[in-house]
Amino acid sequence: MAGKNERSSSITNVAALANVSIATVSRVLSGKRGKNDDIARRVRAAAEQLNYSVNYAASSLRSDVTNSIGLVIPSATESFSAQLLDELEYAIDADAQQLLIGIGADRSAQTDRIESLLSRHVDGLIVVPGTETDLTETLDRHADSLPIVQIGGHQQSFKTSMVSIDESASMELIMRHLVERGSHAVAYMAGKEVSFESAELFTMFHTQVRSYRLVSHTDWNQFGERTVQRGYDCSMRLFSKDNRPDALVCADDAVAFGAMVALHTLGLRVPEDVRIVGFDDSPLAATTMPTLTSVHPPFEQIVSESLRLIASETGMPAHISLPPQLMIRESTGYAKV
Amino acid sequence: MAGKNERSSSITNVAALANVSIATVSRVLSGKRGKNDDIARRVRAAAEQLNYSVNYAASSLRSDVTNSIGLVIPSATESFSAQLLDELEYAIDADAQQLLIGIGADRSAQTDRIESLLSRHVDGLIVVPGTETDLTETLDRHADSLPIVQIGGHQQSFKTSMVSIDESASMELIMRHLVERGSHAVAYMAGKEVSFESAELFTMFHTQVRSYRLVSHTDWNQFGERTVQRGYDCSMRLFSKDNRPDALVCADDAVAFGAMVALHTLGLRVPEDVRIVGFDDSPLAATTMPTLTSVHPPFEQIVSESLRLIASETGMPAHISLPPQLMIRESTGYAKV
DNA sequence: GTGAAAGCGCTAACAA
DNA sequence: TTGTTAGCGCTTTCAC
Repeated sequence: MAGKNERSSSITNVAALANVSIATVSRVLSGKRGKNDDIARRVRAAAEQLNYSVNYAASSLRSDVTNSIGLVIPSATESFSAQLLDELEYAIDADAQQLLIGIGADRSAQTDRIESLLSRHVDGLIVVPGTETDLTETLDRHADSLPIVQIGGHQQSFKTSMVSIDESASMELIMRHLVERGSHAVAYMAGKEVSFESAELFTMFHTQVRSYRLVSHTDWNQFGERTVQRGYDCSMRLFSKDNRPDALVCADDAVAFGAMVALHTLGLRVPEDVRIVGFDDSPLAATTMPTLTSVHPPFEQIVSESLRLIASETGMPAHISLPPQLMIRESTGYAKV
Repeated sequence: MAGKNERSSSITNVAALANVSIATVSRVLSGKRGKNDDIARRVRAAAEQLNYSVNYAASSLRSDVTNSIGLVIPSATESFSAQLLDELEYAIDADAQQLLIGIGADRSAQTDRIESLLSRHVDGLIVVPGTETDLTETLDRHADSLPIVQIGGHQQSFKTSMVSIDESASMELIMRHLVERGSHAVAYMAGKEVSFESAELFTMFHTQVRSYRLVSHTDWNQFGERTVQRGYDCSMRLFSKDNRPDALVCADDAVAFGAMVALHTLGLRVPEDVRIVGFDDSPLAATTMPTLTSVHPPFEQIVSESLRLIASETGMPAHISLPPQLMIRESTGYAKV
């Protein structure tokens, strides 16, 4: 397994074969040359024939451009990060850019990965902060040496760019949908209170409840863990009372899933007796029984906006908020009206 | 966002500050120098003070070592790949190595990513082939330019290394466990017939059935999709008959999950009436109700063996088969005896 | 538009 | 053990 026997062909070989200078080869291959004349064709043919590909080490040593992007996520087993990673890798033109990945759940681990990516001189950095992780200090410190895009979380800095999901729009979508389906009494199992998104969603939930004149009680709406267990436990408590909601909004698909199991146990039907909506549209959502209506983060746009911000020449950090899509499935049933 | 204003300090600055030559700095910092005397300390202090970190582009241009390894997986939303990625990233010393990732589901996409990683001169390549994807030709072609480790799949080549899960051991574990719990009649929902692992597991299942003198019928044991739907449909058919198994082995947690929903619908209890075992120990398994007993791939060992093979100096490709662990949870109940 | 040549930061060969 | 120096492959002046 030692290897690297035959050195792969370099720009010099191509130049020799095409009978031009290495400078010309460089210009043709990097597109910094207008014409597509005989010389250009000869160079390309020679490169093809020798199976040439640039040595990125040499290229970036000289030009300070590494053709690589760093991505830092809390974990690949978390559905949001995993879907984002898939989408990002897909969107990147693999011939021209390479994705370097760093995984870390807490501040210290994430900071390590960021520093390490930075020392590799990535051209841009995309960061999904872990829950309750504030990376502002680290990111700000490097904000003027490369473009940084933060995905979600609470933006505390105007030195880095940010792409996030419009949480208010999410809640509007959900509540309008539930009302259209005929729901009157809605409960909300929110995420952790400390999270910025949770707070925003919670506020918007109440705004919507008032605006549609829905029924909701203080003890129906609580912050908590984003786990199956929490959904189950809270639902067992919530739905065994007489005075119970006919719709449930969950801050996470896992919570919704736990709720569905609890409802099944209690003999309540989804969606006939209770409609359920989840968040993040994990792969789970499409496979539960009944399938789960869930808020689908706009991964494609998140990725394209992030890449655009990284490629952008203007040094201006931008804050972009993207509307999600509601994936309507069986758990909110079909129209009642 | 333009940036790269101040050029970061180079080895020359460190050398000047420590009052030694750049060669000495290089040697000290790369550990190619035994002593930890005054000079070494001075160099390290200077590097620290200047917040120096090596320029990997320059380093690898000169030495052909990029301190990076490539990982190619079918998708980050698939539980096996996601867990492997998390584990691998964790195992890598982020200061010294960087993980480059390529994602592609089919042969053409995976080959693209492999070629692209190769053109970046990664020091080693770890590949998880997509289902039914044979990468032998591509991998063999590059086998002598760098160490390549294939994870799982059917090894057709002896030019590259391979780390896989001992499927026979998996099935042995499962069957022994089920017998110990008091099961007599076992059904098996296998994966796709074309997959090498499926075939091996299917054979071993029958061997174990015979060896423990268990009851099983031909129409209980079928190949099929690894989906919730398949688990549900097959179980509805299988368990509505009088003559039904008291244990079910599923080639995938999703299948097991579908089966559990079906059993619930049919009024059969897990584990009292039917014991269920899944495969791959997805995050799902620990959260179903009841929680699902599942075969846990030995991620930690897979990663450490893979890294060892990549680092190994011997050019010998090795084939390693690692025993998995059975995560015993509620779906197979507690001892009966 | 093209070629010659400098030099990015580092490591390794060689010299002391 | 240390320092001096060549040169990895490329991009980018600079001169033509």
